Amino acid sequence: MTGDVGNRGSASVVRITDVAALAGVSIGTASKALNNTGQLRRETRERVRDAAEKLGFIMDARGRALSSGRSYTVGMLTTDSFGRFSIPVMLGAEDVLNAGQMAVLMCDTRDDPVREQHYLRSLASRRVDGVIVTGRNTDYRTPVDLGMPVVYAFSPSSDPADVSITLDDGRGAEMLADHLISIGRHRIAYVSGPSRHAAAIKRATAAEARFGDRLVGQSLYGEWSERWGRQAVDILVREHGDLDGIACGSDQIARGVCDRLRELGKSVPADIAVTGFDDWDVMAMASRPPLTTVNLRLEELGRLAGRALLDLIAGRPVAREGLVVEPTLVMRESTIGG
Amino acid sequence: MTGDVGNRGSASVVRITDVAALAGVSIGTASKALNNTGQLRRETRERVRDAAEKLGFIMDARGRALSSGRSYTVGMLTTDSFGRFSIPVMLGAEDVLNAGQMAVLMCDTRDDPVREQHYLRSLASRRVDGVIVTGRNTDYRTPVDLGMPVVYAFSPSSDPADVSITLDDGRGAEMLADHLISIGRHRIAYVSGPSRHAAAIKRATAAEARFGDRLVGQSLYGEWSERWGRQAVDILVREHGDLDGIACGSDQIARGVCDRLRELGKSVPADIAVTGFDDWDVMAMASRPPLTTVNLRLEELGRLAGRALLDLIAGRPVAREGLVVEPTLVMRESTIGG
DNA sequence: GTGGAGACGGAATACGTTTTCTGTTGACAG
DNA sequence: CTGTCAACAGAAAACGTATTCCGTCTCCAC
Repeated sequence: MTGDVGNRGSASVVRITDVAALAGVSIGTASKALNNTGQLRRETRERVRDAAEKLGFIMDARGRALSSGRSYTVGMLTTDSFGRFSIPVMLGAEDVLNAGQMAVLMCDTRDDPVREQHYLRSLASRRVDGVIVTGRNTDYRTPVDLGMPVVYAFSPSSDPADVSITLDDGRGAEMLADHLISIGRHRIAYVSGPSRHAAAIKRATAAEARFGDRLVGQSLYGEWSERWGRQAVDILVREHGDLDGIACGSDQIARGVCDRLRELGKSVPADIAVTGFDDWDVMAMASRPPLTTVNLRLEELGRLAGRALLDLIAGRPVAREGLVVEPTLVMRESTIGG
Repeated sequence: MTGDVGNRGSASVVRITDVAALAGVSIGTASKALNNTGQLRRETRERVRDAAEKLGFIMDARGRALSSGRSYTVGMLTTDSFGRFSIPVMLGAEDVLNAGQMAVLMCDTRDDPVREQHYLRSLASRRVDGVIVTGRNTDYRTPVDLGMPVVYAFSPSSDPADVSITLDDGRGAEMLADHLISIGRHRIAYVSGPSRHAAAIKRATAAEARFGDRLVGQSLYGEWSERWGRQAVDILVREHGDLDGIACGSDQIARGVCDRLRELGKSVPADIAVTGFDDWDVMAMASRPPLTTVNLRLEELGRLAGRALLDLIAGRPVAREGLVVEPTLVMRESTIGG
């Protein structure tokens, strides 16, 4: 080793040795002063801090990690290529992790087991303090196996012993159903996403239960698309001419529903009230009329996950259940429009 | 230090010492064997590798970073909260960085200078090997000041001495203009985004130049929204009844344009051909009809940025100019539909 | 003046690698 | 049989910090 390989650039980097020298103390004392540990006179602490400030000292996280056994780094593992759902989750998590001085390593597996394995190895090698796992949907996923704290966000682990933060699809559907009922609708249809998604089924069944005999026909399962929303409307108006409400499994579907209804000369919400799900701005706000929907509060979910992970890392006890985020109802013109 | 603080979990972590012992060599030799460096007999190398394999050895990146002066980590700094444009860029960059054994620290500044400063400090502290900076739009941004390699992607640095990978808005607009002309349109309007965005102006002026006297009236500046697309159509049909083409500054605008044209009974593309910009699937594919548009190849841009950064880190020479990604024309039914 | 208790700061060690430098071995030519 | 050289492997220093003892110093009560 040439001795300055680690110091890129011309100016030599400031080390704690330099700070200690300037402050006239040993490096041990300097370390304590900078980390607020040990027993030091107030005056000494300040002297060291001033020295660090003056020299522009930035602690080398590598040395610290090696010595303290903490890397102050966590991994964020997603199967979702940073998709629509995982991004808010990650932002929320990043928020609180950052406040906890944690850096976040991004690991996008793209649903490829090989890539996932690769990333897990990389995280293990870097001795991260913990990992947040998130994904594309709310189906259970197989747990990752690492000897360190892991929190699952959005996509829960199939092992109940793991810490998983989930959202309450059913509760969201109930809110929307109650809302439709409260505005006096009593001939309501439900247009769902694909039946292979757990979320689609949870939402549909929760809504059905709430609608009771106000439900018209059976829930229609299709796909998460505007096209399917339009198709569903054609089916519904043919079979149930007296509809006055359509609850949809997603905002995308709802937007398609609104478009088709308008084309058929039906007024939303005067003739038929429509609800979405997800509060995806691109759909919910751009729809004509804008959609009454349910906001999943994914950022809050991410924040909860981040806090849980910090607790786990600090060795504080963390609840294994009840970690559920309650969605909120967002009312817009598709149900209460004038 | 208690001696096992660094070893979370019950089972003690395998160190290179253990590998060396099992292979019957010194740790120096083991290191060389595992890193393919130094002069070792083939047989020795394999013996060490087998030992590592058998013990499930995962190299501690902290020690390696400290010793080698390379952290094998880069920062990805975005002002964009992982928005529509920065995500593909980041995915592309992550792709090639990962292939280069680099881990990626995500830093979302949310356009807040304080947060940016915080992140830069964190990255400096972690002694990352380099940084990729990206952002919300293609306007120039003030360079970050670190003593390490930096590559700007999508949002170029205002300092021409920096390495910036950009895209060619003008070229994309020309492609679309040429396409409209090639299918025989000669009364064409241009509906742009807000004039405060550099990209909006570049696209509009490039298209105007190409259209020549085929351009109808002046380019209309508004906002990046479907609503504006619909409004623009109302203006255009009132003032120029004989239009046969509308080029739009974004897919969102184009989708609004298509919607409104359909409502007015105009056929797309039979009566009026429409083009978008960006190839944002949610808009371009969901539009009726699907949009002919320009794909910016943001992932490719990200890959270029990643490669440039790897070159910079390795000390290889990197071009300061000409780092421009050429977009591609995507033809769909809004111009060539049957 | 003596003993003891805190308060404080320093020396030393540990963390897990990489890399340089040096030494050993064996082969081979003269 | 000697000298030279290449191939190989090991010892040791270095990277920058945290933390654990200890030793010293000050202060105070008796």
